[in-house]
Amino acid sequence: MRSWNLPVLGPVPTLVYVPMNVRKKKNVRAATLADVGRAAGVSAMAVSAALNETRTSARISEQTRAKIIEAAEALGYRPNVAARALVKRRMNTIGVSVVWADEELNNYFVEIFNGIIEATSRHAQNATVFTFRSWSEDMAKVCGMCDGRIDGMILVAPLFNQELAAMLPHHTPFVALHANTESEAFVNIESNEERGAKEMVKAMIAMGHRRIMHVSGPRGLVGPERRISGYLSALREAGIVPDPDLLVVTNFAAAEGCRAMNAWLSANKGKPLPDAIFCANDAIAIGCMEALASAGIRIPDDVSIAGFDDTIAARTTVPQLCTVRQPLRAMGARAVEVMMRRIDAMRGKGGDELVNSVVFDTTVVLRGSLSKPPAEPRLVP
Amino acid sequence: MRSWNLPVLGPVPTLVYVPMNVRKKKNVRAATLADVGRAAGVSAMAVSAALNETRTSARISEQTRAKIIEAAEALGYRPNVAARALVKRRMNTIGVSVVWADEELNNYFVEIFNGIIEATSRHAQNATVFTFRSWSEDMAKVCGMCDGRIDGMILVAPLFNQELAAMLPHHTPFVALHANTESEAFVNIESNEERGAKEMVKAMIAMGHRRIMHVSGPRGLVGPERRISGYLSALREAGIVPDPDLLVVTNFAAAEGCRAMNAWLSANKGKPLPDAIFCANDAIAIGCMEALASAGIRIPDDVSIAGFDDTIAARTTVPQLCTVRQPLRAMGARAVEVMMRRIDAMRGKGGDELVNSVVFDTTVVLRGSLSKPPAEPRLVP
DNA sequence: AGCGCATTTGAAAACGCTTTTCAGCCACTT
DNA sequence: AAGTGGCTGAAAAGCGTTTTCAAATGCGCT
Repeated sequence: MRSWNLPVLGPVPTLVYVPMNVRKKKNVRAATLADVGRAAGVSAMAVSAALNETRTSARISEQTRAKIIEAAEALGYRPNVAARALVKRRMNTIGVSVVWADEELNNYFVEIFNGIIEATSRHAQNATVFTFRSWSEDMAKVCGMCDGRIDGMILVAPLFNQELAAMLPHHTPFVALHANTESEAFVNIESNEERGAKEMVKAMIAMGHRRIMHVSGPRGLVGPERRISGYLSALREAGIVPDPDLLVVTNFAAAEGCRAMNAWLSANKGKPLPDAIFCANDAIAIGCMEALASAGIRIPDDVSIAGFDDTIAARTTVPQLCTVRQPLRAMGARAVEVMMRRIDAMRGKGGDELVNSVVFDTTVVLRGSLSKPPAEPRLVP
Repeated sequence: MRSWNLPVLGPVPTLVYVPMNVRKKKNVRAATLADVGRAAGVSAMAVSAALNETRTSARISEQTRAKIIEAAEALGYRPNVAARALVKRRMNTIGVSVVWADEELNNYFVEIFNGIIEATSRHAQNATVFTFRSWSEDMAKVCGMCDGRIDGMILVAPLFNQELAAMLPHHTPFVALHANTESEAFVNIESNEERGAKEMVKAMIAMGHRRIMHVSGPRGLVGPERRISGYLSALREAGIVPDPDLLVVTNFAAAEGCRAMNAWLSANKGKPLPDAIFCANDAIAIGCMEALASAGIRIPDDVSIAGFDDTIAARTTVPQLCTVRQPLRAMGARAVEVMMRRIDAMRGKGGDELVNSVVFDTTVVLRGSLSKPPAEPRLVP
């Protein structure tokens, strides 16, 4: 064993820079076009033309342009986005609205967000995320942020009623991703959830599972209902009579899933466990896994389990969570593409083949949490 | 077993609303103050005064105000944020910059973000997230987005060199959270990482571990160096000579951690495993757990492991990951508070007791992945 | 009737930028 | 020498708000 060369601490880059409290000077103002113009001995408009390479009418000689650019850099000039937006009527920014109430949504949203920023950076646009506690409470907030700040808004899993939808400003395009309401107020990007759920349950049945539990999200929302529908449809085709005791309703959160599963376990002591559990999303499934683990039930030896969404979290559980993959990333990217078309159309630039709805396909992802059922169903401890 | 009342599908709320393609009308423009004024038979300024309840000079009679409000609602008037910002020099928005390159950062960032939005909503501010691929490449983007769009910028885990820091606009306040460079260019919010690392390693030693491995993040960054420093300090105090073979360097991502651990395992076949592994963050630890599991090494029976950060992911592993908790949420919230003070100060409103740095405390969170070392160290298979 | 005062309202001037229009200049043609 | 046309850059007109200031109105008072 070599001896250690102490200290091993590597060099840490250090900056010497004008400290914050020194530049606390009050009323420091950013340089404007006029400032740059004054410094370069030209007018403000010449600066604008030079910096924007506007090819329309007024052209600036290379010599003047160089002078202007030098002055601009010396002054640290940066265009004021608000002023530019005011006159151009275009912010080059699209807003993303999402409810950030339960932390479990995060993984789902983060995946979508990845797609959104991929697409926005391709279009040289910015994405701005707006979060609030609930759609109903903060609807005014959504609307108040539209004008002059963003060119369009992507709503992630919005939940509206008639009254709220009427509040949407008419002059801003909206695109909804996984809308929880069947509305024509906005373009809808969705995935074939019913089919995904059906395929998953069919896969379970093909493996030999018969008593399949479904832990659903809140009833009445489009997503959960479609998943229930697919679940039932698969059972029906296999000639399995659905057992109402095996339909559990909870919310889209790990803590909720854990609670629901614990409640079910204590209400069914001594009865046989289901062969497999199909959860309405990954978060619920992870919560259930926690509850099962603390009850000493092994996955997948005693019971198989599957989720829905294929979030990152599904890959970090042990065993890894079998799930239904929605191409969230692609969906987020597509939302942006559709949005760009809408914006162009609204500005009178685009063609007229506008998309009103896009449906993505879902796929079953087999992972360790799903395997053959045990020979003898285990009883609830 | 009761029979199931089919169909179980619940009602899904439906909206009938003017479809997007109908309101595709080109050049629809939002109503302006002047429009409202025309409708109400008053001037635009009267509308502004009425709607803003400006108590300064011009007061509007209740009668006129009622008339104006009615007209504004009829026209669906909403103030144009850009125009308002232009004149008020205040966007009521703070930007949050984060590098969104590796997905592993997500859990870390999401936790901070929760704190940020908590604080911004308390201050009636908006938070806008800007993402980019790397600090060096997209620095211009950070800067270009400051002027007139946000009042201040929070940098999450920024990595700068001298040249890049010089690009920061002087008239916008910056607050850095976990800056990776020791700079005075911005206010620093950090946590006591060295102490956290030291306490964790001390906890391991107290449990009887002697051969403790550290899987570090990239050398040269402030965070990893501080964790190494704490690690070494704990070893030294316990009289343990650090073994250079037990210091592994990798990147902050699960995939990287997995790869690094696999590499170490295959390079050390037949030699004894360490008693415990202290990883520089949770993502690395999760990657290591994967590598160990696939090598048939059991946690914590064969080897104990711990992470750093206490992200959500640390709670969903089996066994749950022992980790060093940083109060990320509180840190995010504090960043906003500090920012608000800076903005007020810059506008000439605030007092002068400005904070330049805040250090939060870290705590060790004991969980299932850390227990006593095995009687006989296991050999690398 | 005339005056001062308080209360409402309107006019105009920013805010920083873009865009359109137009004048000046020079070289080149007729 | 006068006309033509291409370059270059200045002037001015907004974009939708807020803010400042002055004008208008109504009132009570002398």
